[in-house]
Amino acid sequence: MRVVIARCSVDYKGRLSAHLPPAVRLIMVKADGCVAIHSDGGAYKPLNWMNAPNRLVTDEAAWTVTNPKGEMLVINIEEVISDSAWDMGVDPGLQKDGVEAHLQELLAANTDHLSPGLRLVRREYPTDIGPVDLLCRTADGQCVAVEVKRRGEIDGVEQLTRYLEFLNRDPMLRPVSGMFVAQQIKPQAKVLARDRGIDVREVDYDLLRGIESNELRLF
Amino acid sequence: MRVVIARCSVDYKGRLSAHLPPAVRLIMVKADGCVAIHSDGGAYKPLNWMNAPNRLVTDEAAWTVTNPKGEMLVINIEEVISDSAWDMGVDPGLQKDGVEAHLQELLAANTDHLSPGLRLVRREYPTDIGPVDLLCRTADGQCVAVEVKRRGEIDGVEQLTRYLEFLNRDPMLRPVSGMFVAQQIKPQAKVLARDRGIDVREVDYDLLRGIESNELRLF
DNA sequence: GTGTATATCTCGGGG
DNA sequence: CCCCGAGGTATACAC
Repeated sequence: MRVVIARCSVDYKGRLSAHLPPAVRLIMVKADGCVAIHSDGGAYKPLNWMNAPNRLVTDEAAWTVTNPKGEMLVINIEEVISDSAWDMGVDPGLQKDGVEAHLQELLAANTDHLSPGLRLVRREYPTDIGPVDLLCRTADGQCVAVEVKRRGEIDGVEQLTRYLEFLNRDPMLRPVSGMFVAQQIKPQAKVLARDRGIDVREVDYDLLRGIESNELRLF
Repeated sequence: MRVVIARCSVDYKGRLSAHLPPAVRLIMVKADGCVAIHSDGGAYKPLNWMNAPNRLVTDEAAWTVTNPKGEMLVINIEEVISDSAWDMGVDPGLQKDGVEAHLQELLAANTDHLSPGLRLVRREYPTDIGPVDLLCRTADGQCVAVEVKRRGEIDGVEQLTRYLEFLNRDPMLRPVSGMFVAQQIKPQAKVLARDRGIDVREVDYDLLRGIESNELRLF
């Protein structure tokens, strides 16, 4: 990784046009070729950047970065204050716990927790418009499409509504009802879901994980 | 801005849990207090971070960053390879051209370009569920809700559909038809829009800007 | 503060 | 490659 501190101005032309007046900034060039220009504030997002894959030409006065999509980033270097590089090796990467996929896994293994007698037909059940998180059937054979979110917002209700629209065109499944499941569901999402006859359910991730580990302990 | 190159491991606990095994990384601390841990690859997004406002306690062996939401980031420093700081001053900030707001402005001033005789009633027309980009009327008084996007995708169609649902409850406006406008519209968004009787229109930002400047030149 | 929409979103997975 | 969905999305803006 190369890190340059320099007084510079920047122009980007691509998906939009953007201009940065001259100031002292940090320019980061990573091993994969991506370039980012950071100011001393404003969270982690750089002011300007160009992702890999790209081509970087570093002239004395200007760096030009172009990518295959025809976007261009020009960094006009007025004064270099510092210029260093380090070999960092390959990063082992981030390990995450608690994302939607884990919640979906837990719920798939414990559909009973959503509604007594509910059993799983398939995870990621495909429709023409995208995969439904969980397709289930009640004890008496009624189909239920379950959309799982970490946080339930209005978009998730729209998504489930689209799936239901398509699932209900299938005579083998029809009628399909919907269930919207999340750790927390915003009031407006609840209103919209209920307005559309979609069942709403808030679940506790830690509690579910507890159930899971208890069941494992029984073996 | 302080930049530290160090071998470190990182743990985050907050909205989810995440762990980073030891490796050499760049740790950036900005003037606003935000902390970001970068690997040597993977675009501009850091592996881990903590935005301002937060509290950073730097011990010899570990940095602990906590924020008011109860999230915590712990950086275990195994070896410091470099540690520098620069005063960059306040950044003049990025100037953008070509974002959705500009496209909306141009279209608001040139509704005729969308459909001959179409005239603007109001930009950002409020509904109970959010503001409609442009509310217009045709020459014969028919209401048209226009949703403007830079890139037209399925979410935008859903958004416009929600607006239309609410607008059509208003006897003063009913019946309201929809128009989905973008520089580029994805095939699936077109299909969904047409399926719902929404008019679809692709426009050229540069061309519109040209029309605008020509009109200005006439004065 | 919540709610809603935008973003050069980024990033990863599947066809 | 594109399409689609998730994100510790972040960020701005209106109510």
